[in-house]
Amino acid sequence: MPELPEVENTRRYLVQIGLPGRRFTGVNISWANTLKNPSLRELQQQLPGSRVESVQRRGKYLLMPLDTGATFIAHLGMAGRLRVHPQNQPAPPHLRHTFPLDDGRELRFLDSRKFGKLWLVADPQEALPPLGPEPLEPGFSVEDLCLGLAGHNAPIKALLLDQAMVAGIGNLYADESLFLAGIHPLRLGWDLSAAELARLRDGIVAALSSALAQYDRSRAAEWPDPPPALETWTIPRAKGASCPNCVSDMACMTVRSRTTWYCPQCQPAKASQPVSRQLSAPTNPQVGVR
DNA sequence: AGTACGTCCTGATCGC
DNA sequence: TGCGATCAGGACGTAC
Repeated sequence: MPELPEVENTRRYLVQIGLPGRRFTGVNISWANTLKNPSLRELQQQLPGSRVESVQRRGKYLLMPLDTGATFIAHLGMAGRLRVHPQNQPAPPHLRHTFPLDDGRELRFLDSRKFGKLWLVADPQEALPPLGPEPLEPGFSVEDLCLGLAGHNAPIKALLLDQAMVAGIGNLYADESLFLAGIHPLRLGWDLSAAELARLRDGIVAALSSALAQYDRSRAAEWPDPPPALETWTIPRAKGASCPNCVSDMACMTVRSRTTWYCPQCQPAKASQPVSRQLSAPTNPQVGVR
């Protein structure tokens, strides 16, 4: 599922393959629900003839500013992929939309789950929802985290999935970040100590940057598609798997209807609890431990 | 206002 | 073995 590292990997691919500088010559949309902002007719009128200036990223959104002043925006949803291939190359499975370019190639939007979205907007600031700080920007600080979490009574796992808290974190990297920080997913946002917030900031940065580095190293293979064996996360997400840190069994539960993997030993339910009580199951009735 | 939950989708996996 | 049921998950609308 595309989260920040996957979207950034796609951005680097699109830049590398030379999308900036190319001009769109057409619009072929086969699934209208993907279009969020303009109607299909408006998109067909406005996109052809415009040139891509650059490919940028904000959170999980890819932004392509055009020479017309408008911005073409893509969100990959759950399974979306953007690729550039020759127009005469056979269509792969799940190809939803194509945008022919002026050099004989075309920008392809593949999306098996149909959760991806496209926008063409005059002002991206108005089109995008509220987004928190960029965790891989050098300025991402503990203070940024505190500002977002202050006063929130929800589980930290749920808060990390809120794009207004930190931009770009999804279900997998939320689990990774909490594991690296040694924080239980059900700890409440306001209840985290300064030391825990500092560990969480470091965990977020480490999880995202480590994954991105793995994508960079995989460029020689099937870039931008990672090799089948590439796993960009640290914790095993499987029944019976053991924690890579302490070798006790990983646990799985549902938080906000999202599968959540954690180590009960390394991520104690209460920060000050003695080790002997750390293995007790959460008592929240909304949560069922498998 | 803040939090919780259903909905959209389809490929993969589960269970009878 | 085969087929129907269930699950997964980001963002958003609605409900509490």
